[in-house]
Amino acid sequence: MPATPGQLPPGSLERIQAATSGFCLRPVLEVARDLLGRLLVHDAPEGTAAVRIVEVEAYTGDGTDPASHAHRGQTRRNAVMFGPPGRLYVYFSYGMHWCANVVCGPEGVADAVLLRAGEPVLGHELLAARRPGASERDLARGPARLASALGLDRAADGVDLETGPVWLAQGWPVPDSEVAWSPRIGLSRAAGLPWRAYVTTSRSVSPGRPGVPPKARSRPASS
DNA sequence: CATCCGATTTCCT
DNA sequence: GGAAATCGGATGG
Repeated sequence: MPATPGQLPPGSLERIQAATSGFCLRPVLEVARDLLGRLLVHDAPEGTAAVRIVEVEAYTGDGTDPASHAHRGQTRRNAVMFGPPGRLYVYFSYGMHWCANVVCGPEGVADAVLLRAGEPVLGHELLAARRPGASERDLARGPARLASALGLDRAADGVDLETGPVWLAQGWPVPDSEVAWSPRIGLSRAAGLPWRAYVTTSRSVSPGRPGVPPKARSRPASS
């Protein structure tokens, strides 16, 4: 896998104008699908690092998704979800982890896509420094690991992906033949909906939580 | 691979 | 006041 800008495919580091290009203003499952293969980049004071997104989960804010943070209305934590699309929603979880979402619904509609795993493609040393002891494969394998490796925390909550220091880049495509859908991970409610999309050929997809049978994988939404 | 448990915010009762 | 949380690291088999 490429490790410097020069080795990345041409144009892959071009910033996506997430909101004004319409990238986010579509059904959340489509946005989730199209985030696979994209790069999440963070221009931090220490340097620039990026991962290629290989696993995501969709959460709808239309009131029908009890697993969404927005399901019980707007709170201080989830306020960014209710704002304009194309922003990063970062929340604190389990007393020690941060997780990042892309807000993709129009203002007032709290659709979001949780970024669950990525492959390091740029700033490897920086990513590794933020995740001491982790193997290359584990640097961003899991939502909190991804956020940690990229240095995303409360300060990144609400960042505008079109203008801010955290942004999406074009990356390179994932063919449909390498995309699978499964139930979302770690949920107690709406646990069956197959709204987790991942790249079947990536070794950096998260293992999921214990007790979640890995069998339900690779079955599409319909049947 | 399975289980265990940390350590804290958020939101509900 | 307390349960649940979009989890991860450590440990033991």
